[in-house]
Amino acid sequence: MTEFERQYSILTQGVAEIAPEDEFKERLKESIEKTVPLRVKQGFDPTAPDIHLGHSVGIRKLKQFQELGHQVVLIVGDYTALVGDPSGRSSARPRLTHEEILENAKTYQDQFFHILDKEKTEVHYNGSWFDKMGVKDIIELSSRYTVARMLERDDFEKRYKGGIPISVHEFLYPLMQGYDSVAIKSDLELGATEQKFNLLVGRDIQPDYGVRQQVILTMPILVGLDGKKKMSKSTGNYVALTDAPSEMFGKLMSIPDDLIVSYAELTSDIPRERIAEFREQLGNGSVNPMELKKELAGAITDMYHGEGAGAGARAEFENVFSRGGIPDDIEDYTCGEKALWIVQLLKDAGMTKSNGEARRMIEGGAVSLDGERVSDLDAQIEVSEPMILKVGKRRYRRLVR
RNA sequence: GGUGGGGUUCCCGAGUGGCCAAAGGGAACAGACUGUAAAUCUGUCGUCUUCGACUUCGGAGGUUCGAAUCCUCCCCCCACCA
Repeated sequence: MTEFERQYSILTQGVAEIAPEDEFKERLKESIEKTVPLRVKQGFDPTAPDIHLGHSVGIRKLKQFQELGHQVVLIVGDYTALVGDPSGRSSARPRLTHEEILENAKTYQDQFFHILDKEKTEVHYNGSWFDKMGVKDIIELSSRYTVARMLERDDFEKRYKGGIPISVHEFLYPLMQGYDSVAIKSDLELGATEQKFNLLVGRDIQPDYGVRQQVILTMPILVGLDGKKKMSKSTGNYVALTDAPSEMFGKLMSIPDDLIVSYAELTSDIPRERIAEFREQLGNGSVNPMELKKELAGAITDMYHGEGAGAGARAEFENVFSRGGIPDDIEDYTCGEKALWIVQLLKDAGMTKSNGEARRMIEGGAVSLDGERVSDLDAQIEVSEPMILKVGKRRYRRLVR
């Protein structure tokens, strides 16, 4: 196998689309022959403080490029975040202030390097060039694209036809992202499939600025925990890379069965052969999907929390949910000497948002104290020995005096 | 700029003077069943000192015994015309 073949087979694995494919082959060959690494770009807008498993799909692909000696260039989109990517959205994104964005950007960097090698990664804030652009430059940039072409993008088209507002500044987003490719002279840009339009704009405008065109590579979108929408912070269906082991494991256990394979492929290091077995066993029903899910959840937890973390989280999971035990790391709540009204206690301990919710939980039979259901709304709780207060399936608190 | 139509509780969407904390659906949460899956059934779904009180229907005022519903001004959105 030639070096080209080796790299090509690794790099194209799990990819949704490469466009144009031939050009990618050429550029890769060229890079190997001349021993000039490809400049591989991906941008991230710091619109929320956490990076999650959805982001990790692209980052893991970048990691492969990095391991093969190519140059990874990360763009932290502090300016593009100011606009808000309209991709895949049915309404304009709420705009953040630049301060909020910079705050998020800080935490982003550390999280990138959970996966990538910091020493070998180039990081740029796109503010470093957009900050210097004047109105003249913006006019110049925006003259590179027509409104008709912008409206080709299906999310814009849908919004336009559906009478849902599109702000003019949203048209700037693809152009800005494209300009990033000009600024860092990328050979290849990576993004999720919904980014295709934006990536192509970059490819389109590079020659206008005398830069060689980039090839684009898209990765499948990771579906969130709900099994329906794409994983994102705003829908709450995500696993953050910084989630505690038990949390991470637990969240992964709640994914629908038909997501097991795609999670394994896109977010874990489980070998291809093993994933093929997953697929087969799920197909013929020879194994309880739960077992595979545990393996998957364990593997991912290990990746972010170190070898063995997955096994620990699994043991706890089995203890708590399969055997109805009690988790190890319950938060204490100090009640003091006096008897406390159960409703107030639930709220004060942070287990319910309001007294009303606390009442409803009790009425619905969701509250138990040391395993005994509490059904009396007026119950007074006096803590002498530590007791375990539980609401629903996963809210626990240890009451101490 | 002109004309017309709109802004309702997390989302969609009823409601045009009292019976409205506001129909219906979705989401969410809880209970049963389970594999913390899916599906299903049931309940809850503004706050509080809960058989009562208070705050909510774009914003500010006003009419009225009483307004989400009527009037005035303002803000925002949409369509058509220019």
